[in-house]
Amino acid sequence: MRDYATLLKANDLKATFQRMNILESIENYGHMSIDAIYEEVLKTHPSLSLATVYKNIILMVEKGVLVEVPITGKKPKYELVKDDHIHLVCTECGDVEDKPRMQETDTLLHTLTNNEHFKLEKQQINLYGVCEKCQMEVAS
Amino acid sequence: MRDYATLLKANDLKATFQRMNILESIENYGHMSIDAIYEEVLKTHPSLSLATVYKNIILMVEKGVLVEVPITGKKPKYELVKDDHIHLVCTECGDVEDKPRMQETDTLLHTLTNNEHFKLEKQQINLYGVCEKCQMEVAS
DNA sequence: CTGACTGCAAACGTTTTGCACGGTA
DNA sequence: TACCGTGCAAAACGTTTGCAGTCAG
Repeated sequence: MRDYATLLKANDLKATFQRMNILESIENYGHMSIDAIYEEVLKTHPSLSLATVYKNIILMVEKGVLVEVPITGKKPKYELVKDDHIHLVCTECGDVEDKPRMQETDTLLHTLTNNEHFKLEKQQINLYGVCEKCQMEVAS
Repeated sequence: MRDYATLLKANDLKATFQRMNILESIENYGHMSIDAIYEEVLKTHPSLSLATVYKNIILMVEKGVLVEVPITGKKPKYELVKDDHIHLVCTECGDVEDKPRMQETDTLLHTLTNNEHFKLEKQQINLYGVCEKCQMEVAS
């Protein structure tokens, strides 16, 4: 659990309870859709409006506090900004897990884009499959 | 240009003009959003309904003829199913370019997921940046 | 105290649906 | 001919907006 108030203020955003609760939920779950964030924060803050969640997610993405993680065939999820990593997306339960990025991969991708004269800004590696938990459930 | 009628029939889909035009547009442009497909096919088939485009895209994705390419902050695009490749997504013009996948990357990712007991089904590598064309336009 | 933020409700754009008609096989 | 597919219009849905009231700094 981080100091969300400081994180917000460092990005020119007021530290409201709504925003801190949103950030806390996202950090607890790792990756969340707008709906899931709304449902979760509603538990501790029953007057929360869905519009407020939308406005804040958009704002925090603009300010570089959050990143959108687009997922094939589903609504996007959001995560806190952190070091480059790989997403393991479970096609059964929808959960997303982070894995550290290997230096070799990084180097390969940079080499590729340099040859193409493509000014690389952001890498995104998503691996879709069935997570260990869901594999075991199918087996049982 | 491929034989779209055969491709459709091989996937239990009737070869209508709407579907063949949709596939031809996607192959010509590489990657297209629903709107762009609609606009394009409308030129040669003015009675086309947007609902028909939606129904067919969904159907062809289910049947494995097309794949959805999710893009951060934008509507998804669609492409014909083809060998694994990397997407270079231009953040200026929105264009998506395909690059062949290096065997080393593939091996690395497989090793990673095997160690995690993750049953890998699909890899997706998207690199965001500025394409050569847009870099030159900014310079001029 | 003041501007930024929230919650509400309405507006908006996109996607989906149901149905009668038309076209493929 | 039988069914699948299309086009239309309406419905459903997700997201955005405007505004009056509230709160953090």
